[in-house]
Order: sequence, then structure tokens, then C-alpha cells
Amino acid sequence: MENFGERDQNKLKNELLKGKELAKQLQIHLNMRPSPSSMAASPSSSYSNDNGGELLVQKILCSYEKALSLLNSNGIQISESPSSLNGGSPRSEDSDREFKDLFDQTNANSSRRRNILPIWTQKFQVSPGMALEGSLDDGFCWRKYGQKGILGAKHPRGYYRCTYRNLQGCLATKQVQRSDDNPTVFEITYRGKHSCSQVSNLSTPSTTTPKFQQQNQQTSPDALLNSWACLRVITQNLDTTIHETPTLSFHYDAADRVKTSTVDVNFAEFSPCSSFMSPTTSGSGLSYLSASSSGLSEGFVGNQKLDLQPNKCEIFSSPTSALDSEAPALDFPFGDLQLDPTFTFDDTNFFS
DNA sequence: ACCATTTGACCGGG
DNA sequence: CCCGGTCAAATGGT
Repeated sequence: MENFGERDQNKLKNELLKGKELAKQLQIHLNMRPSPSSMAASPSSSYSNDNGGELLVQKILCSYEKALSLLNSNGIQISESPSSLNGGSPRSEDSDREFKDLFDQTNANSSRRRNILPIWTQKFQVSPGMALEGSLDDGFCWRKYGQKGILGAKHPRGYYRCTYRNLQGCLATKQVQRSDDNPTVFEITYRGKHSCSQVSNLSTPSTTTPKFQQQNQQTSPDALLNSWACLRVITQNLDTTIHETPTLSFHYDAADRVKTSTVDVNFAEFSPCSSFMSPTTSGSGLSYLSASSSGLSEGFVGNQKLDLQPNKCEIFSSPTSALDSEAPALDFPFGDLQLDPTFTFDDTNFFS
């Protein structure tokens, strides 16, 4: 929709450079030797030791490098894309289809829509006895529209779409997949933005993200609290110290090429749930993420340690990256978060 | 009766 | 052709 103008590109570039500098500072801060040579190599081969911090910083730097190089090579095309692949589906006019068409008119084409919508993944661990998908309510109203066994997965994947899809044309969907390894862990893949206006009364930690609250309203606070009550901590793979306090655990599956041009939001805003306090965390405010944004560009480094309480919060690459370089205006749930078509995130331990 | 879920079929991308 | 995602009729719950 909006063109990604030259000015914006410059801004983005500046932000990336800034983030890169901050990452370098962190690297120095961690008493690490900058290893410029490794930056050119592939991430998988660049890291020689087990130092989580170093790994982290190097990957951050690597990501910035990639982003910058892509930016320089004009990799970003957030403007429009050829809008002609319309009308792919033979299925005819049900309400969903109407919305699809509606969407098509404004967002290029439907056949590529899936590739345009932002995707991110969260993993939740719930109490063994309560390991039910239904307990994974994230505050939005979802309607299940399918379930399918996935090759190689022990458990079927559930497909949900926003309840208000028909009423308000909200195209947000999510997939819930129980982990093979740990049945109490659910991997929830969110796709697309909630354009609906679900209303929330939930009180959120005072220090969190007003922007988020404005943009993501919930429906049933009580249900939410109930549902969150079963959340438990995931404590494995903690390289850096994070509190043992039971909180939510987030794994952000920022698709391999998650697009983020100006990530100017609290990281918490990635998730509708992240602004809630887990009932088990009392009022300590530990359950929310406030790793200032820039989770991906600026300030991230400096802020990562701050409020990042969840015992596990990762960004890792998703093989299902649905974000290719042609994303027009991104339909991300969280208004201020725009994603960079060229940003590559492939670090499983990014936030650990 | 209405609404959500289930489930087999269908479709399209790779 | 396989597989993941979606559709829509059937089913169940309220």
C-alpha cells in the first residue's frame, strides 16, 4: 500500500546502523573481540565457542549486516506488487471469499497473501495436567476451522481464524501445534494482523506498552486470566540469566525473513498475550516483555536485559517464512511494528 | 435454532 | 504427486 520511500529507506538504514553500533558496543562490553572476518561467513559457521552472549551479538551483527546489504542492494520492495494474480480460487462466493476479494483489492493478490502476512511463533508450556489447546487462549477470539495431521508430527495441527473474520474481515489466523518432544509445549504460529476490534478490559502492567493496548484489545479478561493460569515456565537452554520466576515463555519465531523496518515498539507488542500478567507471577510485573523494540533494530541490545523476564524468549528462524521480499504494507497486528522484508533472523538463541 | 467444532475433501504450491 | 492449508457439511453443545 504505502510506498517505501527513499526517505524511509534512509531512516531504516540509519536505524540499522544504529542497532549495529549498539551491538558492537555490547560486543565490546562483553569483552569480546570483534571478529569482522566472521561476519561474512554464514552464521552457522561463524561461531567458534559456546559463549551465548558472543553468539548472540555476532548473530545480531550478522543480521544487521544482511539487512544493510539487502537494503543497499534495494532488496526492499515494500511498495506494490503486480496485482493480477487475483481470482485464483475456484471456490465461489461465500463470505470468506468476499473478504478475500476485498483483501485482494487492497493488497495485491490472494495467491500471495499468505506470503505477505507476517508470521511469528510462540511456544507455550502448560501444566501437564492442563495441556489443552483450549487453555492457550491468547485473548483473541479464535474459531477453529481445521485440524490436520502434519507429516512427522505426533500431534495434529489446529487451524484457527479470528472469530470476527466474517463480521469485520479480520484475517488473523493462528496454528496450534503440540510439540513432539514435550506434549505440554504448544507452538502457536500467528499469521496476519487482527483488524477486528476486540475489546479488552484487561489491566496490564502499568509500565508496559500503551501502544499495544490500543491496538490489541481482548475479549474475555476472565477467560484470559484463567487460561494463563496454566502457563508454566520453560527453563531449558538458558544461556543468559533470566529469572526463575514463573512467567510466560515466548519463543518468537520471527520468520526467517521477518520484515521489520522500524521496529519501534516494545517487544511485548509482538504478542497479544504479552501484555498480560500471568496470575502466577503475582504483581511483580515479571511476566511481560518490554525489551524495547527494536527488538530487531535499535535499542534492542541495550534493552534486552531489562525487562525480559520470560525464562525463554527466543527469536528463531522459521522455515515457513512466509515473508518474501515483496511484502507491501505489512498487515501486522501491532501497528507500530513494521517489518523489514530483508531482515533475516536465524538465531535460535537470540533472546535466551 | 444458533453457534462452534470436527472431519473428510478439496485446492494449490513446491 | 505430496503435503499443508482451507473449506464446508455433519455433528454436538447450549
